[in-house]
Amino acid sequence: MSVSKTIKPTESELEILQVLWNKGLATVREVHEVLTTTKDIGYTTTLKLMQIMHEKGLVKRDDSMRTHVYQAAVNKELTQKHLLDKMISGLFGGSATQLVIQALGEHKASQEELDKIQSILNDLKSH
Amino acid sequence: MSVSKTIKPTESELEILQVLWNKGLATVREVHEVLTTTKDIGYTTTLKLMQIMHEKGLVKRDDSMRTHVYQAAVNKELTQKHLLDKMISGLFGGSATQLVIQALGEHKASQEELDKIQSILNDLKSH
DNA sequence: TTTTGATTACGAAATTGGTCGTATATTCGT
DNA sequence: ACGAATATACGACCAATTTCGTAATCAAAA
Repeated sequence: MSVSKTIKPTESELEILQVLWNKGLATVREVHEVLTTTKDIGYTTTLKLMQIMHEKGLVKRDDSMRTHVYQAAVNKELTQKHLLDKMISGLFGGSATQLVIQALGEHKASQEELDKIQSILNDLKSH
Repeated sequence: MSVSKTIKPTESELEILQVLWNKGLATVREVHEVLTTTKDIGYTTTLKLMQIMHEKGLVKRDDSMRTHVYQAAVNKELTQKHLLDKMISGLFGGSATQLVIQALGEHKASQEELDKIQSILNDLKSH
């Protein structure tokens, strides 16, 4: 993937992507059901949003049936990376380490998780 | 600590906050000088942004002089924490570790930085 | 078959963020 | 004192995002 397009979902689009990453496949109504547990919006708003996301290539859909079935078209990890990059440059002065320190400081991690991080750290050190 | 307020600076506002966190005190022109090293915008744009930030309470200013002097009104670490929390819960399924792993994997860290992370890790481990 | 409910399509209003032009006021150099 | 440079205030515009109303279409139930 040489010149991958800049993945830049908006706030609302991210909410929808999260639902799709979770469910794999979902109709507009299913996504809408989930969204309305947190916010108060109309059905056609969700629909329109997903249609726009389809135009942008953020989601794929099967429209062979009357009720279309959607799925995410962008990779979850890659999207995470992009937003992480943005946050690091915008909030942490470009230092990923600074972010890591904050994250480790503010949130509890289990022993297993710490081990996992240690292992990654060892990998990085051995270069 | 009245943490209840939602700190949600926009992209441009974050850039300005970065400068202010760095300098402590700064005039519009000083901030603008820094901004124009990265982007190409007019002076009044920077001015307007900072005026809006003042209305929002994101910055404080001393306007006793003709040339107003600004400073950040929101705490850097707290702002980082808020946005980090949001990202962790929204994008990483609530797992700070998952975010740390991504961050460590995708960004290069110097030996010193790795040592620093190691030290934090040791602290966390020693329970 | 007719009606009722669900779904998509479309357009347009409302909102927000970012941009700048212009007016006005103040300071400074000469 | 005068003109140039610099500062703030303010309004307006544009593009992107979010919102919803309404119409057209289809399916299933009565």
